[in-house]
Amino acid sequence: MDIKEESPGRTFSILYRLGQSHIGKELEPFNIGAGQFNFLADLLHRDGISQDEVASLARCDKATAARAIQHLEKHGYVERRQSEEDGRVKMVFVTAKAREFSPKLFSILKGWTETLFQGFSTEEKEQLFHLLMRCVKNATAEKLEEDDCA
Amino acid sequence: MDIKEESPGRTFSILYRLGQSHIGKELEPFNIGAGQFNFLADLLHRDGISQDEVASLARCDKATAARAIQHLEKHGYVERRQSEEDGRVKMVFVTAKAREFSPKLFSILKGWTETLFQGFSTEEKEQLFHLLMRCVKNATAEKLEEDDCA
DNA sequence: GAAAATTAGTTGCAGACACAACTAATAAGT
DNA sequence: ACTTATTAGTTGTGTCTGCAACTAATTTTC
Repeated sequence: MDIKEESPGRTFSILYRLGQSHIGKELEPFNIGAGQFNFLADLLHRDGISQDEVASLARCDKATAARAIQHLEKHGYVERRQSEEDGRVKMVFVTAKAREFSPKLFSILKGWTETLFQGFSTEEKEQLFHLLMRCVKNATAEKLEEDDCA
Repeated sequence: MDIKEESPGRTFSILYRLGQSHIGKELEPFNIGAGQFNFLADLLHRDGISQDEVASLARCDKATAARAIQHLEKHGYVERRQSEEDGRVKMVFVTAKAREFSPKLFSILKGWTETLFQGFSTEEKEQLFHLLMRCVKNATAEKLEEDDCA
């Protein structure tokens, strides 16, 4: 593949799809699908946030977040409680089951990261990381702009 | 977002989905969906390849490639011809319509790239690019390994 | 304080995708 | 050569996702 024909968006597509497929297979025995693990990882870091905050963290539609959380709840990884201050809000909490599973989850995620980073120096890993986060920032800003115009 | 909670896979997910949404909207007037533009871009660079080669380039399932190409054919962007040497193979060719549309397509793709790269120096862009391509290489190798074991 | 606007969450729907099972054509093994 | 294995492509199915329309609760406006 000539670099002239490549675009970052194309690589994101490839890397996202291969990652979804790979991680999805590893998590299948635990009733966690490719569309849910990122949400569970987020919630393990930020327990007790609202569904809207989950969607916002994941930069996804609130419907997508709602369904992923519903799935995680169905399989005992999270619980939802109505907020008492605001009757619209549902707070999402991870369960003991989720906490027990946490090491396994992050080890699987780390395994994929290590696959991607094979042959990378520590500096290269950090560089890529920071550049990607700046891309996320740029893309998020663009999306917010678009949504406001609508 | 603390960097400790971030993973490259997570950023790929975000960047892929935001890109699909953004580019998909821009291409809607032209009857090209978010699931097709990468294939068309590939074909504009590599005319006359087989569907399997398309799938291989895109690192996607052959069924996905088949349906995307079918869509592009339906809307006049590509044509398929049975190979004469091998009766199984269908060669995919871009049409005059696709060639005429090509500048518009690449300008839209470039626009998204520029959004992502806002505030990046030339060196940073190239660095990210090369690191991403190495990730693609690593991920592709891993997938081939998995598939061979199966 | 009542009407209007905003916000959190749900549901319906359509597109994008992978995997599996299938057909037809070619290649390999004996 | 004939049987078996591989390969290119198609079709069926289930999951992931975003968008739009909706409900219910809260906030803003007048």
